[in-house]
Amino acid sequence: MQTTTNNIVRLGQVTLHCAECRLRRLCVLSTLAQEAGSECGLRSGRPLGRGQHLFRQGDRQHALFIVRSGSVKSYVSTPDGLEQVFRFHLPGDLIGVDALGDGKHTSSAQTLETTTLCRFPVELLEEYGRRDPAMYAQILKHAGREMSKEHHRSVLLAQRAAEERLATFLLQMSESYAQRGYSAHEFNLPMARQDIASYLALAVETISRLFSHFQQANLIEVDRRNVRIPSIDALRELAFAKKKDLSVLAG
Amino acid sequence: MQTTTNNIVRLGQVTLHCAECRLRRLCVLSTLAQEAGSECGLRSGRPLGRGQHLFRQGDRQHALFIVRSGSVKSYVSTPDGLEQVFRFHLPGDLIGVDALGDGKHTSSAQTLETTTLCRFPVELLEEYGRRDPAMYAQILKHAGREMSKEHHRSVLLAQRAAEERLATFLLQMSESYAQRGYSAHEFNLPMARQDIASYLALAVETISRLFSHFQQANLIEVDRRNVRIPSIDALRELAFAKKKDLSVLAG
DNA sequence: CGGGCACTTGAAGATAATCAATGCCGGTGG
DNA sequence: CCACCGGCATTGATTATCTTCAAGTGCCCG
Repeated sequence: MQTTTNNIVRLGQVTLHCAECRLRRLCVLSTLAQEAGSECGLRSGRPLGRGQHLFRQGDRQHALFIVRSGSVKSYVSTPDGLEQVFRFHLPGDLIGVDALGDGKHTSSAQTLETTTLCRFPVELLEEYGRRDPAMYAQILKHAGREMSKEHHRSVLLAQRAAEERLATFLLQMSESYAQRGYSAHEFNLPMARQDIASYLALAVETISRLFSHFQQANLIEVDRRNVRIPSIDALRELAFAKKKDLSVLAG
Repeated sequence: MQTTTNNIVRLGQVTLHCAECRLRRLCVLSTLAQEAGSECGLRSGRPLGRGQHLFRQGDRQHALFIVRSGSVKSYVSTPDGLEQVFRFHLPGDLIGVDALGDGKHTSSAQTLETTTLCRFPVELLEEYGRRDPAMYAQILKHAGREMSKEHHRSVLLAQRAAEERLATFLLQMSESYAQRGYSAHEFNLPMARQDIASYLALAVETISRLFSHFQQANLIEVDRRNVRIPSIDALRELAFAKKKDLSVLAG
């Protein structure tokens, strides 16, 4: 039921009922699906292996995706072959809104680990949209939030020092997991150091060093991709320290 | 017809026909207006003086705006009072899409010079949207393009050196003016150095220095905010120089 | 004419990048 | 089962770029 062409994956035909979905509270499409009727047309495919692409920059858009389990990174490729990660997606997150309208993906989406997805074909979106314009409002709302998040990241890159960026990133992850019912204090980062570096616009080495420094300062405990944060508040203080005394790290 | 409250401006009631508008080709809303009927409901207000706010971060959204003449900057404010410019708007540009859905502005918009605007009340949008969902598709398309632009800027900030950023910025401006029928080789920058600095995530001093360097290298001629670009190609080469030999600037 | 603001320029300093080498883990094959 | 390989990650030393601090200029507007 799952075909892979040139490393691009088309999901299968397993019909899925949003009403039963554990992610209902978080999932944008469950609202859409409700409006579209109980037989919502969302489809879940077999798990995708790590490193698979949902779509690539330049591809024609076929669907919106929701992460059911696992995680995905979104990135844009530069002419000289580098990649710039701008978002990590966790379960419940909607992927692909930025391609609506143009019908062409302007970014790529790749799984960070084994991942299952819901798939919402764009034809259905249009069909339901004609019946109920409120659905568009829903999507638009999501697009607006995405924009807002991008602006926040923009501020992070433009005005915060490396330490503040990484601290902020860790807090974001912590909060994301907390929202999903997992521990805010201990979690596994699904992405490589290189992905974090790209996301925060820093060198990999800098990320590595900062992890070590944070650990030495007892702000976190790191073992490979496992992170423990004893005091969220302590980390938060560092995240907004803007020019403050960071001597705590020097020792 | 124009009331100013706490430096926030509400435009007047002058009805405007998009069919006659010089910006029709560029203007997103003219399409919307066509779909909504010839009496489009767009309204143009008296010119706004320099430094006026269309809206501020946190404000409830009342309308979308289109720049008719003049220019506007969009920025987000950080908790510590700094501002981060993320977009400059020229005639024909649509402002305020990111607030749709939530109904609250997550950024501020401020004129850079005397500016006239068209105003499209959100109630009308909803009304027309119910009649014709295609309008939503139009807006969504715009939102998608905005996202894409933000990603490009993100790459610029994350992966390009100061010189490349400023060169890219100048090229963007040049192209913008060209699209609007003005000279691509000579134009007046409507924004302050500080705004450029914020937009490119650099210090004002760096911008100033780079302008001087560019001038010394005969890449541009600058006098205050007037810029002349003898060879667009030469500038383009610098914009994508990524680690190339910049000795041309050293002399 | 005077004040203030935007801009420019210089010198010093800091932060993060780059270069280079090594360590660790997981997987694969002998 | 062990050894080796490759990718990912860490760590150190050096360097470069850009920021910061400081001072000065010129222009616009009252």
